[in-house]
Amino acid sequence: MASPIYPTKPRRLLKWKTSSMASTRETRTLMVGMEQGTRKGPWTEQEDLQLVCYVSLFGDRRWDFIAKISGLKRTGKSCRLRWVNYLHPGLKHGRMTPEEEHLILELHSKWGNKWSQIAGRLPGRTDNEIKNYWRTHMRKMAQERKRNLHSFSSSTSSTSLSIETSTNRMENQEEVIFLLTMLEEKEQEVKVKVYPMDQLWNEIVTSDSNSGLSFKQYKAMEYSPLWEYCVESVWKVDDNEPNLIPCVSDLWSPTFSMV
DNA sequence: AAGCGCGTCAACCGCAATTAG
DNA sequence: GCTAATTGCGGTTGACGCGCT
Repeated sequence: MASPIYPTKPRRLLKWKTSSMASTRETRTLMVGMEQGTRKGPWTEQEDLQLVCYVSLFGDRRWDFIAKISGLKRTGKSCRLRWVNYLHPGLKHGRMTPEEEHLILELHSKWGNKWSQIAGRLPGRTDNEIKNYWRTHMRKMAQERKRNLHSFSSSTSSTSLSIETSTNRMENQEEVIFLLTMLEEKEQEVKVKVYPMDQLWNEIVTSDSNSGLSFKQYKAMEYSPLWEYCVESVWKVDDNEPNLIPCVSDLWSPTFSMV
């Protein structure tokens, strides 16, 4: 266990999502399982905070246990996914760097759709992220290639069948070499913006200067004991549902046995 | 301004593998 | 060793933003 104490990033400040999006999406699609009362759909900041706190306490292994004792109406599976793909400290967010893009292509040519294995070679990237990247970007490149081949074939009267066959298969080495070449060309055109965590935090601090938290407080949150942060901002948030979120002291009562 | 299509990405699902009892 | 529960993985879906018409 023992991920460092790490407050959840305010979602509204992340580059690729806006608060309006998150909230409307949530209200639209948030579903509650009829049988066990489990929640589905997008996670709220409140849920994120709760999950971070409980993972900090009990580690990131026993997800079913965490799901139960946290009061989150989520399955263990859902909690794990949220942690692994979004909340885990050290995750990089934002665009892939050219180096990462190269690595993904190379490793995929070697291992195929072994996303978790590939993710293991890209620190800070998740299998889900890589999978999404591959699907979207490679599809795009395949389309470009299709276009290129099509224009070539129309001038040389090649059959469309061979085009379809070649564009539908991404596994062979030639394909990867082609994609790598295209990548290199693209790198010349586009200056890729990378979002390391430090920069994210800086953005959070500067753009959230009206939130009441000073820069010092934000930085302190990175290193301060979990309890101070949780007790202040998490545990007593929902007055309407006092049973949903247990008191911190409850965690140490005999009801909950330590792992 | 409105509608449409596409790209992105978070989250779900089903199945396989692993672990606990 | 067996069974049930849990975790991990890969495929897929669907909501939303954005650019184009």
